Amino acid sequence: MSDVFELTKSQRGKREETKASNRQAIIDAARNVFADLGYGATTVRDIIRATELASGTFYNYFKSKEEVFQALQDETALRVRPRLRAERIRARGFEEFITGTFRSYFDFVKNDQTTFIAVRRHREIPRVRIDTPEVIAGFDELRADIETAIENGVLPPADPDLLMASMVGVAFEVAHQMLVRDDISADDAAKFATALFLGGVQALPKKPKAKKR
Amino acid sequence: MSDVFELTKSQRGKREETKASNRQAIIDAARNVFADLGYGATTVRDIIRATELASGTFYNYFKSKEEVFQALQDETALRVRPRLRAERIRARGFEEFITGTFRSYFDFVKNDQTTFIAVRRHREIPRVRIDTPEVIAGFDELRADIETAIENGVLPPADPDLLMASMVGVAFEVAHQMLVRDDISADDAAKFATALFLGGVQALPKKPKAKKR
DNA sequence: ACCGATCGTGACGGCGCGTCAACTTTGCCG
DNA sequence: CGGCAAAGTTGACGCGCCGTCACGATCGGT
Repeated sequence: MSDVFELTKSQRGKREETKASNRQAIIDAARNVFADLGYGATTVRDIIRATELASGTFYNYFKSKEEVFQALQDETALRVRPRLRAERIRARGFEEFITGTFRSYFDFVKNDQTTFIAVRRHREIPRVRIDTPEVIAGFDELRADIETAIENGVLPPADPDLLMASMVGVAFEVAHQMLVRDDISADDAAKFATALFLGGVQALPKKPKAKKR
Repeated sequence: MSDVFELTKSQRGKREETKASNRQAIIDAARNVFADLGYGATTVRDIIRATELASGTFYNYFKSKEEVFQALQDETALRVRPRLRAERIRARGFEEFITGTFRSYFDFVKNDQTTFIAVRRHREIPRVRIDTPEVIAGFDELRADIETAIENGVLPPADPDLLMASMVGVAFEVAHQMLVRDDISADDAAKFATALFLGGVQALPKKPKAKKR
């Protein structure tokens, strides 16, 4: 009896209602501006100007551009996560585990605006701008070598850009793990990445050191 | 006879000398500041303050923080490139091609300050900050599923963090290629990434569409 | 020794950031 | 209803960074 009036929080007065609406207005404005200008180039004022609120109000809801972006990601993660999870649970072996995960993720990238923004942001810093002459030359060399290898039949006739992208992606992420953890040597990292490309998941080496649980 | 006095440009007077020295001073200062504060957090003024030059002078050499960073990368690329290239040329098959490339790259990450800065910068935006509750939860789920699979013998006893990092790296980079090029469908991307993880390079699918020249 | 060209200097206008004191709206209770 | 405290909104403000530019110093050639 005592909780008869326990309504959903979101509907208990004009106060809460306005707060929810303002918050959503900021998030929606941010999504558009990010999609338009890219993450790096947008300023907090850009987002504010895309709403009808005063500058001070923004800071009642978020502390920074980064925080709005995180709210965006959270919103989307709630939709993406169950989908990815479902694929993994449905999987009867690791083939389906991996297939399902990649397939549903790439679907999201194609169709969801926020996921698109996240990917673009991930790359807008590293690639769009780092492409300085010598670095470009390095990538060009690698690409040329890959194409030669394909022509000679040493590599299968895969898409060279996708192969390069994969190598770069693995190199950066594994390198980052190496920097974050102190129990991974350059040798461990190299062995891991090499095994993945030569034989796939089945060929991966055992975890180097025992780790406390 | 006319070109007897063609000395190396770098030694033809105090003017050039000062210019080269200023430029190098800025680059060196920037490397230290980047390593100290991280790329995102350093301002142009931070770099200037780490030199003995006036603020205006900086802009006689570089247009922005990004441009100094590129100069840093260029400097390093000149050292890294030949090493990586040598590994690929020495290779007699694609196994050595891939092994040599990864090995020498990870060596650089471990030992070279600028390469370290580049990796840190690559990740400081996406991971350090995106880790918002829902996104973390998603990664945690994936990690837990991977560990379960390993315990059940479905996956080999590899390092789960490195495996996750690889999947994330490939997913992001391939997704980016998909967004940049219009001839890669979500299906192509999924097939490529899946094949890589299941069977390594040898299992990669043929390039989907014919490409000019 | 002189002069033109080149480069260093730091003050300045512009702008985005985050804050805060004043003001408005809402919820509540007599 | 009316009045009041709490909660929320507003925009002007101080701060620091950015990139520029007019001025002065320095260098190289004659």
